[in-house]
Parts: sequence; C-alpha cells; structure tokens
Amino acid sequence: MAANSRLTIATHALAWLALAHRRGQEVLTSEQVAASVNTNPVIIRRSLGDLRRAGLVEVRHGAGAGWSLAREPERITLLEVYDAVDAQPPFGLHRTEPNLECPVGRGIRPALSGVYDRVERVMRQELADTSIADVLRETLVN
Amino acid sequence: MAANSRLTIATHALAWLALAHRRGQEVLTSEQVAASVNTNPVIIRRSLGDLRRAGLVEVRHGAGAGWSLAREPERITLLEVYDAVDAQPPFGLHRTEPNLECPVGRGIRPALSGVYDRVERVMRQELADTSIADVLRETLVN
DNA sequence: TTGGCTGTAACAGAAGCTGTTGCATCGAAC
DNA sequence: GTTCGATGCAACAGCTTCTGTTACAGCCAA
Repeated sequence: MAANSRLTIATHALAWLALAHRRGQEVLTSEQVAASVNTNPVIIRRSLGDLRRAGLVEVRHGAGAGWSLAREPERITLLEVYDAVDAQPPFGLHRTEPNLECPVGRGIRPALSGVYDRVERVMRQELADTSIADVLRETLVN
Repeated sequence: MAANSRLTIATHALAWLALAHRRGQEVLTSEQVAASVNTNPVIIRRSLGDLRRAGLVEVRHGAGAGWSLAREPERITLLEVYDAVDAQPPFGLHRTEPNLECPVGRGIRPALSGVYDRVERVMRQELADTSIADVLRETLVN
C-alpha cells in the first residue's frame, strides 16, 4: 500500500495556518494551502474538513472565505490530528478467521491484540507530546 | 490500503512452530501452518521465506521437509519479526515535494521526520520487549 | 445579485496485499 | 538412480486504499 501521508498533509496545513496567523493573515484558502503542500485544493479541503469535524480548525464561507486554527498551535497535539484524520493503525490482525480447532489459531488474536494495543499506546503518547507549535518551531529552524 | 497483516501472519506461524516443537513435532510443512492460519500455503512460504532470510527459522528440503525455529522462542522478539517481514512504517511523508519557496514547505519534512523517528523508536522498543514465547503463553491462556 | 470559495460526489490511475495456479528444484528415502 | 513430497518463485487476478482530478451545488460577505 502506499505509505499513509494523511497525518503529514494535515500537519503541514496546520503549521502553515499557524505561521500565516502569526504573520497577520487571518485565513488561508484551500488553494493557498495547496500551493504550499504542492497538491490539489480538493485534497486540502478533504483534510481540513476532517480537522474541522474534530474542532481543530474553523472555516469561513462567502467572500473572504478561508480556514483558520480553532485554538493556539501550542494547544493542538499531533495525537488530535492523528485521530482526526483517522489514519490506519500500524498493524492489522488476520484478514480471515484462523482455524479455531488449532490452539494457536484460537488464542492468537487476543494475544496479538494485547501487543498491538501496547504499541499503539506508546505511539499515541509520543504524538500527544508534540504540538503544532513544536512542529512549526522545528520547521522554521531548518 | 489494506491493513498490514504481515506481522500477524509471521508471528502466528512462529508461535505454531514453537508449540509444535514443544509437542515433539520436529518440523511443520507450509501446508500445516497454512491450515492453522487459514490461508494459502504459498502465503506461508512467502512469510517463512522472509523469516528464513532473517535467520529466525530453518527449512529442510526433500522428503520429511518442513520448517522449524532457528532459536528458542524466548530469544525471538517481535522486533526481529517486524524487521524481517519489512512492514511499512506507520507514517509517510509527502508523496510529492512540497513548495520549497514556502518556509513551511521548506522545513516541514525534516521536522516531521524527527517526530516520526521518535514514534518509530518507542514502537520498536515495545516490540523488542515481546518474544514469541510471550505471545505463545498469552495465546494458550485464551 | 454577484463572485469567490467551500462541500462533496464521481471517477481514474497507481500501488500494495492477498490469494491462486503452475512449474522448476531440491533432497531424503527407497 | 529413481521417486515423491515439499519448497522456491514467477505470474497473474481481484480487492482495497490513497491520491489526484473534474464537476457542480451551496454558501455568504460585499
């Protein structure tokens, strides 16, 4: 499968909104964001739509329309973005049910679920410790 | 993309090999493993082939052929399995290069790489702390 | 009323994974 | 040396997901 870049696109858009706001630009259109990400405006509208449903950004319609952050960038974590864009978890269980007459086939799924849950927990903790402001700061250093 | 079940399939196969060995069964054929996983033997041969190249299992050819663990299950970690099957990393960067004339477009990729590296590091640590023996024990409890 | 932008559906193309078939190759058993 | 069962691997189909694109209706400040 193609590597999942949803979190990347959404974070890029949020960092750009944060920087624009700091520069006095109230809102950005999907086209302006798309120009920075270098993709199609519809991709950005889809991504920002996810973030809007999660309450991370706000949208203004009509003339002078565009997008802005709903909170200060210090208070938006990558975990919220991750949940908003609904990226796939890193590991999946069996696609078809294993053979339940085999002791391994019977018990392997709950056992692996426990492992995968632990992995996801530490992953989420790491994402929760990083904010959009952190990302923007690191971005402007480079 | 379809959720990645490579790690699941490989771990299932290894746990089954470990249990069979404990029961006195020297080797298992790909067909026997496939019967437990409930899939096609070729899928299992592909997966066990990855594990063989990583030195985690051994294969015997000719009559009485089949697969066995190359080490005790206590000494095979899920991190080794993860690396062996070459599962995709959880996050990908931009598919096309961002606009380098934008300050965010210019610096976002190294910034996100840093975040993603940290996420992968804790994920790998968690996998390194779990062995095939751990998985088998949890499997037989259920 | 106008004009610019959002919201969303529909579709195409690409990529990856699973599953399947077919066949060459290997090697222990006889 | 022959046999026979299993591996190694290529090729292909089907499915799903993601990205990208076009098209168009809806919204609202000016």
